This record gives sequence, structure tokens and C-alpha cells, in this order.
Amino acid sequence: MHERGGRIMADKRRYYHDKEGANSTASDTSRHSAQRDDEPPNSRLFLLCGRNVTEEELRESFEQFGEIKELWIVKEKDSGQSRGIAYIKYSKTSEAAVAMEEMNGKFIGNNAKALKVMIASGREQGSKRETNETERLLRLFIIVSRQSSETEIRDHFSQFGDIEHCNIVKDRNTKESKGFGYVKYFRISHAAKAYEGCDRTYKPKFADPRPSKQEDRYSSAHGSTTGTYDMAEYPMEHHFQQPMMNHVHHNQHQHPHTITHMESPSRLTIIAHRSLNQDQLWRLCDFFPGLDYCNVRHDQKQCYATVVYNSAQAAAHAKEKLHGFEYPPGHRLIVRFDASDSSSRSGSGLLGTPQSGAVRYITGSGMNGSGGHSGAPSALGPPLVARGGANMTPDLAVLAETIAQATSMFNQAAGLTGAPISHSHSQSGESYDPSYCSVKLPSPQPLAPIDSPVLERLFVVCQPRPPPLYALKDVFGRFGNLIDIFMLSGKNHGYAKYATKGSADEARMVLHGQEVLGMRLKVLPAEPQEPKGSLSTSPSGGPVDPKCKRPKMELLEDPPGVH
DNA sequence: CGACGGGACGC
DNA sequence: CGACGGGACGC
Repeated sequence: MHERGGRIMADKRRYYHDKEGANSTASDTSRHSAQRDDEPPNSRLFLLCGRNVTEEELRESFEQFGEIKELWIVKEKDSGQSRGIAYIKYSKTSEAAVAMEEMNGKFIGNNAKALKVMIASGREQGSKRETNETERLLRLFIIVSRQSSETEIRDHFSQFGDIEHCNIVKDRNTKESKGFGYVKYFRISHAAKAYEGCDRTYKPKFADPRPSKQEDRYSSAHGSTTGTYDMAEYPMEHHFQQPMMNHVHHNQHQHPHTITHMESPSRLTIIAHRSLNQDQLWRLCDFFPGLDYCNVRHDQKQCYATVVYNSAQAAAHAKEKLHGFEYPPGHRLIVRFDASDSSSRSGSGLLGTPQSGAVRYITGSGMNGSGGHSGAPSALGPPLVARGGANMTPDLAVLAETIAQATSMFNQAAGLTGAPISHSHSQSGESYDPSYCSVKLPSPQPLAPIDSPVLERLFVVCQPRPPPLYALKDVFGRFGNLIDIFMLSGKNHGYAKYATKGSADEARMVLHGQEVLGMRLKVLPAEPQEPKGSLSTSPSGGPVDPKCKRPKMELLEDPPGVH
């Protein structure tokens, strides 16, 4: 399935790999439909319309906001008469959010009644809502690395819209980050865009509403209606600046964030890691036909590019291929149609004004334990491009290497050899640089989609400590079909997940006993993961599968060439 | 005017 | 030796 274009992964499945099934161990009957309804979350609309609104009218008005998966008007069972209620399921959360914001209060057809549009809640829930249910649509729960700051969170998330509040939860006493936080927007569509478009290491989820403080205390005191229904009126009036407008115009809906502008179909805005320079991004964009112009500007945190193609189709094609692509590895590009509003800000452009803050180069557990010592060991010399940069920090060296790898990968994908930017001496696609990896490696390969079924896992031990995650990802990825690799936090071992057994076997045989950036690897077949809830009450006692118990791991204590 | 039908594990 | 990421908000 990975044809040529597949190298530039635009696989949307990358974005929806949340494991909502964590609590779905309670298996049962009606779960199937319920899951479809709410996947991705908040992608279904509930609307009140007139009884004579037709399915065609609804479809005509609502399809401009995205892919409608299902459109259903609720009818009286016997007469078949509409009950004035409809459900519209979109393929994406943000499509539903924008549709709601745009269509609520509008009139369609010659109906006298204004539409009321809201995000549908679950089938079981019905019309019952909690007091502050609106938070569920506005606030994201996110995982953050332990050392990232609130400024950094704000910088990243403000690109999707104005933030009402964001915080990292910290231990009251030690003030240490607990590794998660919250971001709350003013507008539902902004939260939805952030949910889909933020860096995936944040693992966003819609936050459960915080229980309001005066719940039952006052209700008894006043004996009044403070209960569960008073907020039933949804967040609309609060979040909608525009008064109800008249009839629907079928033109592009405005991006909610900026003031007034239109999308220009041949211009793109790309948000990328700040380490990328103009030349690299130009090359990247030029990989797709029709590039006219590429301008890059930076701030402390990120890199913003305006890219113009010579046609809307060319731009759309590039956008589709590049959005979500990891470049450099571990950092997904965000690509959208450019908003050409000249009246807005100067300098950093239309996408927020990030402040300075600690830049997180690599996210993921692999870097956590290594602190500032993750640079290359001096015995083997610094990695590739860091050479000669005596005052380069380890982080910069890591970045430089990352980019070299990514560039090399693109050169491969483009069929270019000996491109000027290439720092390595790889001609035929295979590379051998003993300071990077002690064995000759195949050329870089695309990763498998993150939700691919895991057909084989490898257990990886690194001594004395793990090399940077990007290096492991690259090296283990070169055998193809790598889904993911991670190191356990603070440990020197981890797991690589493959979508095919063949790739895993090859990786294991080639890499076992080799070195990556000076770190010796053990690569073994992973023992099957123990089911979490398995109480040891089973008569057999311990682990499930005794068959692949003791993989042999000798031959490693005395590797060739190094004592 | 405020909350759930129809079809269905299978190329 | 080296075995399974990280997760809900002031107690």
C-alpha cells in the first residue's frame, strides 16, 4: 500500500489513534453503534429544524463544512412525518464544530424557524447535560513532558485560536509538573482544530468538565433550579459574536481566529519546527509540482512559511501530502490554506505571537532520562553535521543530525542522489557511517501508520544508555514497516513495534549487537505483553506464554572491534 | 418544537 | 543483567 506518494504520509489515520477503548473492557451489545457515533469525538450534530426541512436542504447547507458520514432526519414512526430533529455526522470533529458555529441560527429553505445546531451527546445521555457540559467542548486534556512550561504550551496551542486559559498541573508541594495539563479555548472550533492539529505527543483529549464547586450546597439552600438543567442552553450565546444572520450564503466560512479574510486556494501556511531554514522548506515544497514561492520567517519557537503554488490544485496536493508529515522526524508539519489578510499583524504573521521559551527539540520518553548528556560520545566523534561546531550544544547537534536524516530521506524519496545538502557519503541509498551506526544500513523507509496492527515486537536494550530517539527511529525504521519505537522513561530499554514480521526479523538480525551513536544494542524478540488486568490467580501462575521464554542473547559480551 | 432509525460482523 | 509509556484538575 505504500506506493511512491505514500512516502509522504498524509495518512489521516495518524490522527485518530486515541485509545478510547481503555475503559471499554466492559464489552457489550450496543457499543458498536455508539462508538461509531462518537468517533472521532464530538463529530455529530444534533439539530432542531422545522418539520418541513428536507434532507436535501440540510445536505446542501451542511456539506460545505466537511464530509458528511450520515444525515438523518428523525420521523414519526407511523406517519413518517418529520419531528423537526436531525442528526448530522461528520468525519471530523472540527467539521462539526465549524458547521455548528456557522449554521446555528441560520435559516434554510423557506423555513420560518432558525436552525438550532449543537454537538450531539451520546445516545445514552440524551438531552441531559451536566452543569458545565460546555467545558467538554472547549477544554483539552493534554500530556506534556515534565520539563515543558506553560509558556511553551501556550505558544504551541495559540496557533489554533485564542486561549482562555491553560495550565500544567503541578504537585502542590514540590511544584513539579505532573505531566499533564489543560488548554481551554473560547471557541469550540478552536478546541476542535487543536485537538486534531496539535503535536501528537500532547495526546489531546477533550477534558471531562470540572465539577462545579457549588453543586448541591446552594441548591438545597435556595431550593431552586440550580440543578442539572440550567445550562442546557449550550455555550452558543457566549461564544458567538455574530448575531443571527439571515439566510445561508454558500461561500467559504471564515476562519474563526482572524479578523476578516478569505482563504486563498493556492497559498499555504506551514508551521514547522524552528530549526528548518528557508532552503530546506523550499526543497520540501518543491517536491510537489507547481511551487512558485516560499518564504520563511521564524520566531523563538517555530518556523512559519508562506508557500505559493501556481494553482489551487497544486497547493491542495501539497497540503494533503505534507500536513502531518514528520519533518524533521518527530515534528509534524501543520499545513493549511493561507489566510491572506493583509490587515492583521506584522512580523510573525497571522498565527499568534509566540513568546520565547524553552524549545523542546525531541519529545518522547527516550529523551527524558538522558538529560544533557545525550550528545555523541567523544570517543566516536560527534555525529555527522555537528562536526566542527565546537560550541554546538548537544541539542543543536541532535537537531542538525535530525535534519540531515530527514533531508536524506527526502532525497531518497525524490530519487535524487548526491544532492548538495547531503552530508553523508551515501550514493546507492545505503549508508554506512560508523559514528552513526556500526553496521551498514538500508535506506530510510516510511513509517507504518501508527494504528497498524502490531505483528511483531522487539525488545531493545541500549548500553550504557539510549541514544536519542530520532536515531533509534531512523535506524529501526530502515527495515520498513516500523510502527513505533519507544524507550521506557528513565530506563535503557524499550520496544519497537512492527507491522510485518519480516521487517522485525531483519531489524533484529542486523542490529543485534551493533552500536548506534556509540550505544550498544541488544535486540531481541519481545515477550508477549502481559494483560494488564490479569490477576495472578490463574493456576499456571505467571506469564502466559512459556514458549518464547528464553531468547538467547549470548555473543554479545564480546563484540568484535571493541573491548 | 429538545435526543436516536436502519442496517448490520462477508471478499 | 534488561521487560511493557504517561493520564484528570487545591485536601
